[in-house]
Amino acid sequence: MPTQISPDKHKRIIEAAIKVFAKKGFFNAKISEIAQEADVADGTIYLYFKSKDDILIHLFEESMDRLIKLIQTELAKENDPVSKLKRFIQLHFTLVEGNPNLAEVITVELRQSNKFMKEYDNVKFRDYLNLISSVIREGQARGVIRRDIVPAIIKRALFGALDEVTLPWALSEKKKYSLSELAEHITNLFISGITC
Amino acid sequence: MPTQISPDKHKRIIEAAIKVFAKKGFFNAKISEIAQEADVADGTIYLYFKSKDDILIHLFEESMDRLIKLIQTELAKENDPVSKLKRFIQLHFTLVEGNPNLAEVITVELRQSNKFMKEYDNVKFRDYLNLISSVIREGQARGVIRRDIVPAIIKRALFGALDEVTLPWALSEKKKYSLSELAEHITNLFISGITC
Amino acid sequence: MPTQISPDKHKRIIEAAIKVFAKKGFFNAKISEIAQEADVADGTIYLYFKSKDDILIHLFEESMDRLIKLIQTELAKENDPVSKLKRFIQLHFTLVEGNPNLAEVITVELRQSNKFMKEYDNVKFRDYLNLISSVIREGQARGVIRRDIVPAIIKRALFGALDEVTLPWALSEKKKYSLSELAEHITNLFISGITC
Amino acid sequence: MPTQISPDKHKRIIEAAIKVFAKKGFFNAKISEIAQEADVADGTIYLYFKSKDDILIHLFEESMDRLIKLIQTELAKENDPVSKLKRFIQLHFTLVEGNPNLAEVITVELRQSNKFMKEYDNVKFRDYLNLISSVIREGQARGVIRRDIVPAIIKRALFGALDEVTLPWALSEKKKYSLSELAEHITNLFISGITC
DNA sequence: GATGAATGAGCTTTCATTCAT
DNA sequence: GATGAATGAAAGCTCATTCAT
Repeated sequence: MPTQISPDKHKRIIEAAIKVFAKKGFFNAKISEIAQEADVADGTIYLYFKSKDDILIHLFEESMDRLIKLIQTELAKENDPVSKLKRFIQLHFTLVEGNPNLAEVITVELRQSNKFMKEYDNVKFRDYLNLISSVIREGQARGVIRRDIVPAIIKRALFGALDEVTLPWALSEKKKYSLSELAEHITNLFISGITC
Repeated sequence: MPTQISPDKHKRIIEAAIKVFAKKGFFNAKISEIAQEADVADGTIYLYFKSKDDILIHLFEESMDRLIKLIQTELAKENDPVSKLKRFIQLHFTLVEGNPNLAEVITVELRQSNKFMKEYDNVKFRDYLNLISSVIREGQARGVIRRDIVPAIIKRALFGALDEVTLPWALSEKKKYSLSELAEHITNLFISGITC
Repeated sequence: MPTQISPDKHKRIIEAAIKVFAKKGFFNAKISEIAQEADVADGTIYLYFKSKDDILIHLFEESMDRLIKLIQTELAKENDPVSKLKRFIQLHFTLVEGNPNLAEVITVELRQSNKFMKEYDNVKFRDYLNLISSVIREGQARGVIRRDIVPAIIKRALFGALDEVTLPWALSEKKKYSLSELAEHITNLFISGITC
Repeated sequence: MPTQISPDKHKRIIEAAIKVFAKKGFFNAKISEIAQEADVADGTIYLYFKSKDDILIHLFEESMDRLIKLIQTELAKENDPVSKLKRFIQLHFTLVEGNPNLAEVITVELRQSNKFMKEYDNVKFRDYLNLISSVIREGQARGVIRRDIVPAIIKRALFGALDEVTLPWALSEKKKYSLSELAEHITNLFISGITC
């Protein structure tokens, strides 16, 4: 029933939730706040989502789906695996920069709570990480990335580095610097690390 | 008020909290569960800590203090900045491996909640990160680490990589592999990245 | 407002309500369930009934009206007051047997809730009981029923006996025995009690 | 844990619940009303009872236990089965008269709700009814009660009669007549019915 | 110091009812 | 007349915190 009823309200609720979760954190966020932010009645939320948890899951899955598709499209434009990796890092920062609240929710809220890291099998996040390992494997096949690198480890290491570098930026009220500036820095480090 | 009363109970409560927070997550953990695990009455907890939040802060600060001191001692034994970095990575994994519950709490729970990343100025964590930047700066001064590396960025990148690589291990019920195995891998990547 | 609109829908809603109230109980029944069962929209119900309470009242009044008329017609065929009483008991069981859901609603749901036994003056139910007292009074006038019997008490005693004997049958999922079998038994008891 | 904590509060809550359930009905009764009536905090109720349902079950079971024991003691003083039956009827009315709220709750509220007549196996109520059938069986063995009477049916018939006669009295605000007056009347009816 | 029974504010969720279409 | 999406009041229950013993 959900999305059919009114795609608009579904979207408004998700967007309100991103804002409120980013500001208060999932557990401190109140349904009534989300409702107010989305300009709907409290009860309306339950026409679109089963529960508060469900909002978080949907917001995560839908956002990740979009991001993954966007990145896939962009990476397809690059030929060289190393260029793909550079592009990936660049895109990650650009996306975080363009959606700071979403970035904060995904980074901060989703990590918490056994609900989402233990019980909830986080397929979308694995897909995101696998964008990295695919490129690395491709690079290894072509001989441009060191063979002794284990993609399954390095995908997490890279994501962790990006994520942690991103965190203080996402949490700061006033963004003092642009994330994109950091991209080259991290890129250099990683490319050197895995190629030389 | 705190430690003077009974160092024993203070410690028992912190340790119980680590266990319970790791298992249930901070927000789903109940004071009464911690009390039971620590074998004290619910009210007793409030003789040692101001609030539930306060337990998390103390558990974090005390743990980090111990870890930082331990690492400082160990790093002092190394002369070469690059060896220090290798040792740091090694130690980080060893510590996580030896305290999986604590690692999970610090990694997962502390990141969440504006309570602890926005309002609470996380000095200890900065100190931990600065262990890394100090070594890097030392390396740059001695000319063994590239000058174009910005320590303030790289400290987060390295920590993020270690943390994220650590996460699936900390969350898995059965530890299928040893974290130490990963140390060399990450070390190679980083040392190459920042030296070559 | 009511019946004029569409006798069909009015009836379908009442019948759906009987089914749902019997299954879930008045308070646990949802308007949306009744609507679904009646194959109308939720809002449509409010074109035919003022409120959820109103449905129960109407279902009761209309059903009782029908039952009372039916019984009156049947009793008119008997001459002897004692035969009338026998016939009444027989009919009561037959009616319950033929409308188990309705019987359950009337027996179980209507008794509850001050709404219906205190504020709501239950004329129809009194009419039903008075079918009994009329016959008894007639019997007393003709000298076939003991004069020391107080009809106003005995009408309730008889109804209570019938109702309570009926209850386990109405509540059982699988009807293991036929109610009619019980009719003779209760009849014997009562007739002896009030005549000898 | 329940009763041990404070028998006093357990009792106060039960008594408050009897009052509030009688006045508003189970479903319309609010926990906060019961709490107020019992002069405890809302949360305190949950130290003594698992849920609102649990209060009703306990109030029923504890009350019935007391009533059953009391009646058993009294019946033991009578020798003749017929006298026992007379005494039972008398006692039933006396008990209802002495506890009108409790009577109303048991009579009105407990009958409702699948919770309590379908899922909840009402052992205590069966025990109460079996007080009647035991006496009848005893009377049949001694030859003072008709052999063709089926105790399992008559126990319900008698209870139903008592219950229904009782209902208008229990529901009336001002008690215009004494229930005890009715005892003899019903007794006569039944004794004649089952003996002659 | 220690206890744990008591408190009561607070929040998610439900659902009868409404009303724009 | 009919619809069903939207509403928002209402209430059961939880649990951090307190305080009399």
